[in-house]
Amino acid sequence: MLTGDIPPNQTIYIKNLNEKVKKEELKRSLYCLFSQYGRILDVVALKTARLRGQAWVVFSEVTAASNAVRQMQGFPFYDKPMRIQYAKTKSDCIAEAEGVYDPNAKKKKKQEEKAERKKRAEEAQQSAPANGKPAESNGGPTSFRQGNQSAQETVPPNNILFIQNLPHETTSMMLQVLFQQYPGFREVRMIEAKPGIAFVEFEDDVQSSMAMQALQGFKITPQNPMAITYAKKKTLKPLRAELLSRTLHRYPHIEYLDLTVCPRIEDSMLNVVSLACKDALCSINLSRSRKLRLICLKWCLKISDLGVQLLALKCKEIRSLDLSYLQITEKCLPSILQLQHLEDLVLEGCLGINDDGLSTLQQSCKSLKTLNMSNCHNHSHVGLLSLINGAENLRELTLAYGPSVTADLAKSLHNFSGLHSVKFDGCLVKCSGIRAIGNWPNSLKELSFSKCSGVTDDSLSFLVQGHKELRKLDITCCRMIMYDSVDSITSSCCSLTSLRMESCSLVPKEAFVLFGQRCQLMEELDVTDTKIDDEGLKSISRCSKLSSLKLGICMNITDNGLKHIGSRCSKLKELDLYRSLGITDEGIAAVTFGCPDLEVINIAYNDKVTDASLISLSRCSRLRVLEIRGCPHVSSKGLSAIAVGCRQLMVLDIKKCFNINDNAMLSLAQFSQNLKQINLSYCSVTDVGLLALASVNRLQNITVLHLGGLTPNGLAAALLACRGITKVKLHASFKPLIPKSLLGYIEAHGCVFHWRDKAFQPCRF
DNA sequence: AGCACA
Repeated sequence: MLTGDIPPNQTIYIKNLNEKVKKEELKRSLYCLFSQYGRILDVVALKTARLRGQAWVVFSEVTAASNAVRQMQGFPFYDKPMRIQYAKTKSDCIAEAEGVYDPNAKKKKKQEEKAERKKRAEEAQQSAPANGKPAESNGGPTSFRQGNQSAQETVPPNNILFIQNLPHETTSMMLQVLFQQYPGFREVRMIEAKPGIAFVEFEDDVQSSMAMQALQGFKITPQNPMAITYAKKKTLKPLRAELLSRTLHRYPHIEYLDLTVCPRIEDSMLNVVSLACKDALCSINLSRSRKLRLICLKWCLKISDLGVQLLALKCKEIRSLDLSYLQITEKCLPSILQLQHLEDLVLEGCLGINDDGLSTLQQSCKSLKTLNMSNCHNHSHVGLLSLINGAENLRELTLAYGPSVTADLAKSLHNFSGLHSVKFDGCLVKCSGIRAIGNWPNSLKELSFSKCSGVTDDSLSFLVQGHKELRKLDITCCRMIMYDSVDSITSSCCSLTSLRMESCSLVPKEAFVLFGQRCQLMEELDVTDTKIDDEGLKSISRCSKLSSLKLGICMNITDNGLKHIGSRCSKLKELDLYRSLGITDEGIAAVTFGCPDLEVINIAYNDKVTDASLISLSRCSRLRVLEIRGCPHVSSKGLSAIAVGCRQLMVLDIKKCFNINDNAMLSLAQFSQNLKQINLSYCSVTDVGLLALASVNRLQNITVLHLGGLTPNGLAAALLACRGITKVKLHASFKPLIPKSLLGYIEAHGCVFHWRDKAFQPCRF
């Protein structure tokens, strides 16, 4: 037997210890090592000739000592296997505690023993202990676990652990002793100048997590419970940039990204970097990448003129440069305009750019094709002209939410003969400005006055007569226009492929007939919130290339109109019937028969639509997006049919579909493996349905507000099971009911929680 | 190999 004939004792006796280790360190290390078995009352080690290489560890319980003897037998400690037995006698500190300690009697006894020892020097026998394996992490020091949980909440798992609150005398060997008990241990790193902290590296983050769990709150001294978190990775020097897209999301704390060894950095890789490293990234080294063509610095608020100048100086191949919302001024513009290949320049929201600065520009950029100066308020057409001076290839200009569209502005653009596309969204528009645009010598292909105020029937009618080649026109929310505009648009611009006129609510229903009569090349039509009726739809159905049709809040349309669309628009991919209350199952059925390629449909808030609609929609095998929010008469039966028929389904909104329950979730779990996003708020789905849904591998985004059948535990289980989840919208009342540590764990795996506290809205219907 | 409490 390992312990010889010595009876169990709450003190263990250890021999074969490395004699080179200093006494204090030895004691601390032993304390660290054996604390996993229970509370330690004392560690005794002496360096006298007779007692060196041995030690006693006193536990508060015999069972702890027994476990220690068995499990740590042969454990390699400072390179030597420990030999462990029970101590032969009671330790003084125990005797003292029990009130049986008599120092005088002990002294006497000691002297006697010393004399006897001489006689029996050779008789002393110790049975050699057998070899054992080091302990696995079964049963750690639970009573010591009281780590600083909050510190680890958002740090993602890392194979490196960060240890804080260590007593200053801690050595790396002590920590090694402590951490090497756990599989995968690699090394301990301490920084001399920074006592109290250490980094402990494991093979992988599963193994580091095990060690963290076991040693969280471990006390090297009673005052120092150690706080273990995953180390934050701050610098990264990848060898192959093409793998960044898969790995970078795990390191949101990266501050410095060194891409100098990556041979071929491409623009798309930097896009990946910017998406993954949102807040922390301060520095990126691209010194091998002189050939970058596309650089987007949007919202990089700390980059100013100097940075942009350096960039322009170094990366001469830049084709596309986005400097949106940077605090730059005219100072960096000369170096930008000298870029010989620059084609796209985005200066959105650059408020530091004004007429004074622009007026000093000497350069011109011949290669420039597109310029976006949306949300720039501090310049006029004069400054704009200085900027695009000599840009003879300019094709697209976006001046949304900027200075008023005046005749002066329009005239200053008069001679840019290559201009194809101009966007003035959200600008104040003067009639004289619109008329001046109408006088440009070359026809535009694309024009947007979305949400502009000041667009009148007269001026718009005049404008379109001068731009007969127009393909795309956006007059969303130009609320003053009436019949005449539509008449002029359709008669002048016969090649129109896209017209957006949401909320042009003064246009009479007779006007919509003109589209089918005159603009049969139409592919995209947005007549949301207008007076269009079935006659209009009948006419529009002559546009056989129609691919997107938006009829939300169109109260004058019925199934009859949709039947026309279904009978002739076989290319339809997107149909929006949001709150178009005249539509029933019959209309939907007609569309699904005639438009089998339908990919996106919205029938939200329609109280006449039932499962029959969903069953007919299940024929559309390419359906990707289905919005049936607020349809009280659809149930699990219909949605199950969708799940079976529409395997491409990616986005599903079934908010307030009170009759949809767990059964539909089971069908989705079984068939809809492409589902990425779902809104389940107010449905009759419970823990069971949500957990079933968790098996959909691609699920990234779920909204679960006001689900009566959802419990905190059910939610927690489902969230744990959703491995790829990145965004969860939940009611704030759940927040205190889910363990913080669990939320931290899920967040650490890349999920963002959005807590909403909107009150429960009772059923509208 | 060695069983103490500086």
